Amino acid sequence: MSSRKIKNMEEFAAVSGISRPTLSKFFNDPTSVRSSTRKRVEAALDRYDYRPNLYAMNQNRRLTKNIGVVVPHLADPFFAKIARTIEEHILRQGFRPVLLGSHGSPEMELENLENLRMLKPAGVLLAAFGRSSDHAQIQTFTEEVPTVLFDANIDKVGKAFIGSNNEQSVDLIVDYLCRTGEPPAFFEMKDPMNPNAYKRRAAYVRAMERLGQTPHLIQVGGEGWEFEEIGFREGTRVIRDRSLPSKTILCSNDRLAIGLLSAIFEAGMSVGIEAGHDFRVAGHDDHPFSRFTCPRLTTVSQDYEAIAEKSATTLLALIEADDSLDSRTETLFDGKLVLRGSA
Amino acid sequence: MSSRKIKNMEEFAAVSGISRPTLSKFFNDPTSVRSSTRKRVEAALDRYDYRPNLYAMNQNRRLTKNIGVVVPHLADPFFAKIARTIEEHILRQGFRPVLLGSHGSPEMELENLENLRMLKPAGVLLAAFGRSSDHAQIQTFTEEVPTVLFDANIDKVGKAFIGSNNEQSVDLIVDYLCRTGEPPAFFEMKDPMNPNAYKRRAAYVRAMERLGQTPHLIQVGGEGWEFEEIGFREGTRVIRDRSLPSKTILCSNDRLAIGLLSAIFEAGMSVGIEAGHDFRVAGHDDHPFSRFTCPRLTTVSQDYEAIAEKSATTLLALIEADDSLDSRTETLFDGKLVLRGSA
DNA sequence: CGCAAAACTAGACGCGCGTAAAATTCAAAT
DNA sequence: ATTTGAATTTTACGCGCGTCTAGTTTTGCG
Repeated sequence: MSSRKIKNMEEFAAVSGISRPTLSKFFNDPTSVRSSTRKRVEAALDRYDYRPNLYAMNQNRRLTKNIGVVVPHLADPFFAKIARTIEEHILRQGFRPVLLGSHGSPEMELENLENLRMLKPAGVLLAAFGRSSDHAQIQTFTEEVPTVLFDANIDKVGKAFIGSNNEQSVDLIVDYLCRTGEPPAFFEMKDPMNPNAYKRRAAYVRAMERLGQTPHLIQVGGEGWEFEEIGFREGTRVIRDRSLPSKTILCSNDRLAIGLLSAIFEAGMSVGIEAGHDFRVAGHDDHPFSRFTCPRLTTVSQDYEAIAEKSATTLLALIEADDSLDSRTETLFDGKLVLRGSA
Repeated sequence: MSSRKIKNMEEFAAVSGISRPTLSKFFNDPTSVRSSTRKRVEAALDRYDYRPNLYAMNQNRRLTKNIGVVVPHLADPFFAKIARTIEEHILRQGFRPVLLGSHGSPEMELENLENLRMLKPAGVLLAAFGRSSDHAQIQTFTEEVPTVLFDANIDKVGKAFIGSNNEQSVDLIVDYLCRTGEPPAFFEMKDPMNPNAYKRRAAYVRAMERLGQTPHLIQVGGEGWEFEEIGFREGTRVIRDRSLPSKTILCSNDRLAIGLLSAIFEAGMSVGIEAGHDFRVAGHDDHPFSRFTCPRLTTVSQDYEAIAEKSATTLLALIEADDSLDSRTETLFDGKLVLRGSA
């Protein structure tokens, strides 16, 4: 394809017969030039091997085509998947996603935002830690660069929030569990980092009360993001102590449930919806691995495709509208029951 | 900390009383200036709010401080973990890691390399697909930018390879399985993307023959990176067909094993090392999730900490040595037996 | 104390591209 | 054919920093 190396835009202008300012416009946004000249540029582009210098391009531009995507933990397949879907949408719109994971550390979250600032991004999609995040710092950041929050909401921060409707989804699963057997106890971390956990706790309590049942919270200790480990360790403990208030256990998220399932199995007990089992266990999120637990995990899905798409389109619209949105919007997607063998 | 916003290096030179060329040197490499002036710069740095413009810095530099890290699939916790460890090492050496996942697509792998080229990275750490990668393209890439391969080797490509010693690790687990019960059959994909899979297959056959046993390969169909799904689906099939040549099954990797465990459970059969179980199942890699399967998965660990560290240090040494390594090195780390309940 | 080497300063140029202003060309519509 | 507004070209400057040269200061060391 390339007959010759072109070293800069000047030279490419010479060989393509198109003026440099026009080329500059083209590379900034191909639709901003007349379609006939666009054709000419593209024709020249596959005759000659030229790509504009990324650094020189971005130096004088107020905003780049970079879009930061910050998630709390890339090693969590849930975030990896949602990040991937977001990336696709961003790429399709001609922007460059920059993926940053905070490895479970709120300090690194701030570092990531700090580093992003140097990249002069057109916008940022942020799944914050929420509770343990430094709200003030994030607030100031979102005032300087257009930011859309997803997954974890922080009150009034950012131009929009996209997440899942915990109220609805917890209702759904509590309702199902109550309808089909003993009402569930709620297995969760005592001090979760994630605001969704608080929403779910509250939703569980309300749902139980609405159904005339007494809510039981099993609040276990543990720090960090090793949820499976916490579920396993604390699950082992509560089983040993026989302190479980119900044979039906709803976990605050699937990763805790995966650990709990393992703990129950190791304790020589069994999980399943059918009679004769010791426990029923349900989760929340439809985590990629929940399809392969033993038994397979009954859960309620988060519509992460929808969340990812809506997050991306919202941010891109925000950028398009030149950051001048009148009001902060919150979009919540409903979950769906995913019935498998565990409950 | 910041009493005033500084807009460029010129201005910072004025207020700090240090000449701009010296500042330039400092920001390029703080150890390249006299320690007394380094102190002065740092003192000024926390009196004034200044950070050099990333784009202007990199524009004229032949090589930047960026280091690309390319992995086949970020949603795989194994790669997420190893990438994270690599990132830490790179950051500690004052470089900027740029993490790119190829989402299971060799085409995106090439795109990622192409995009990396624009970033003028000082070096690249590449876990390639291997078999389905475009070897020629990757070859030319590695000739232009210092590249260290890890996890998946491609013959003679790159300046070094760091991975795990499949020969040794498979020996270890085959030996263990033969010693403690019925010799294992080998459960794997017919056409794996990953070169390690071929190494492990060959190692299994050799190990069995060395022990005077007949090797049995269970080669299942399936495309892509949804290994758990393939393990589950094909596992269900071979159980239904009663075509398993042994009650002991060694899986080519943990993710297949996770799917297989789920399939066996769903078929109403049981897995465990003790007498009375239908199967013994073992895996390979010590995948983060293998500690939480039911029963917990016996496997052989990859020393990913060591692989990550060695990969990073090798690349940094290569960069230091100005890309002038005499010979391509291959470093293999031994695996360790991880005995759990499944075999 | 003297001296050479090392580190610094001052000044200047270049990098590749964004972008503004004015002049020119083009495309579609009267 | 004429008009008209949009697209393009020409020209020119600016961005922030890398880096070169020449001259000056500091440092280490005998």
